[in-house]
Amino acid sequence: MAQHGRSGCPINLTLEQLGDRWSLIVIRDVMFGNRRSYGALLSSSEEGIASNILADRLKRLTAAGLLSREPDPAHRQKAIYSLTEASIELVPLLAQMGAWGRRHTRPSRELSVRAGLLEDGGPPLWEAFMDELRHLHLAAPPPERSVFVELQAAYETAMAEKG
Amino acid sequence: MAQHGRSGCPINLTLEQLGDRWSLIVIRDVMFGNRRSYGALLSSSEEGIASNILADRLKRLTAAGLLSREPDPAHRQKAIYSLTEASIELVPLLAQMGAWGRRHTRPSRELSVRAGLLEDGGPPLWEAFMDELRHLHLAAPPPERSVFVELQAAYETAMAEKG
DNA sequence: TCCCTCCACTTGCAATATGCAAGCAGATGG
DNA sequence: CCATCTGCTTGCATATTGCAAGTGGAGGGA
Repeated sequence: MAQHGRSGCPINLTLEQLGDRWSLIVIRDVMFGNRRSYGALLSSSEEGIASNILADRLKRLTAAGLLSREPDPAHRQKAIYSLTEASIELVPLLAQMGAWGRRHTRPSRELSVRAGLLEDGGPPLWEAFMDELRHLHLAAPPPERSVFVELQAAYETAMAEKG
Repeated sequence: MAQHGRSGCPINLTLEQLGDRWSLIVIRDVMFGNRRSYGALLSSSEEGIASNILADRLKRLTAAGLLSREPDPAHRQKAIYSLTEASIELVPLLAQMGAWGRRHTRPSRELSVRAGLLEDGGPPLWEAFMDELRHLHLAAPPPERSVFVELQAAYETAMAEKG
């Protein structure tokens, strides 16, 4: 039964965890940008997240089990954030968000290249990407195919074409 | 190019339109509950949306092209809200949200039955459902199969079993 | 050891969004 | 003609967001 929220509907419960303007942006940057620390997330933020909002979201997402946090051995005051299985399984959701946004908003061409690849690749590509994320974030064995590199290369090509 | 928002990323642009706690709840109720008027949305709201928030979201979603609004011929002061092609194409996104919520939150059993059917049916079922929504909301020809009735029947069976 | 810089994160405060309760005006129906 | 209903607004308290500045501990060079 639903414990504390507004209702026990799974769509509602997902919205209660992720339905704000920043949570999924943070997860997107960890996932697709491989930004793993507070500083990396703050300074390279395309959308310009405020520092207090970022700190708050890192706490909330960690508490909710969507990120894990461990100290950086090289830098005592730094922490490394990783995706968890729960957030890795957001890949299909983010892919659908990208696909919808590509069709029904006016995205910039460079930034929609990755979304296009993810959409065209469909569930098999998503699975391969999720396996790779399990390797990068959960110490699973490395996958044969690096979707991450493919996505990044496509993005950089598009950026170069743009000039 | 991105016009006014935070960035041209399609995921971000989707979040700017739908990334709040209520917009997708309203769309969900119109879509799966076939609630087409202000009153129906307000009174049967599982989550108890406040009347001012509902009024605001109906305006914003209509302005954004995710709902259309036309006067009810039978009831002069009443309006009928319909999905648009853009919001009908949110079906895969909502299906993924339901699927994720089913796995990673604690939904009530009755309310997750529909999400389970949608997940199991996959893209072919989503397409059939979207065709049906086009019939119900956009005056497209009726489909052969009524996914709507199947989902509703499953939900009601689950409710009856619950007692 | 001293000091300077860097960096993860806080704090203060104004602006905006949310939630609740009550209100209102036009329509409906007897 | 009047009571009621209904779609929607208003007022106001509280929560969330956004911006700018600050803090405090580590790192690192002299």
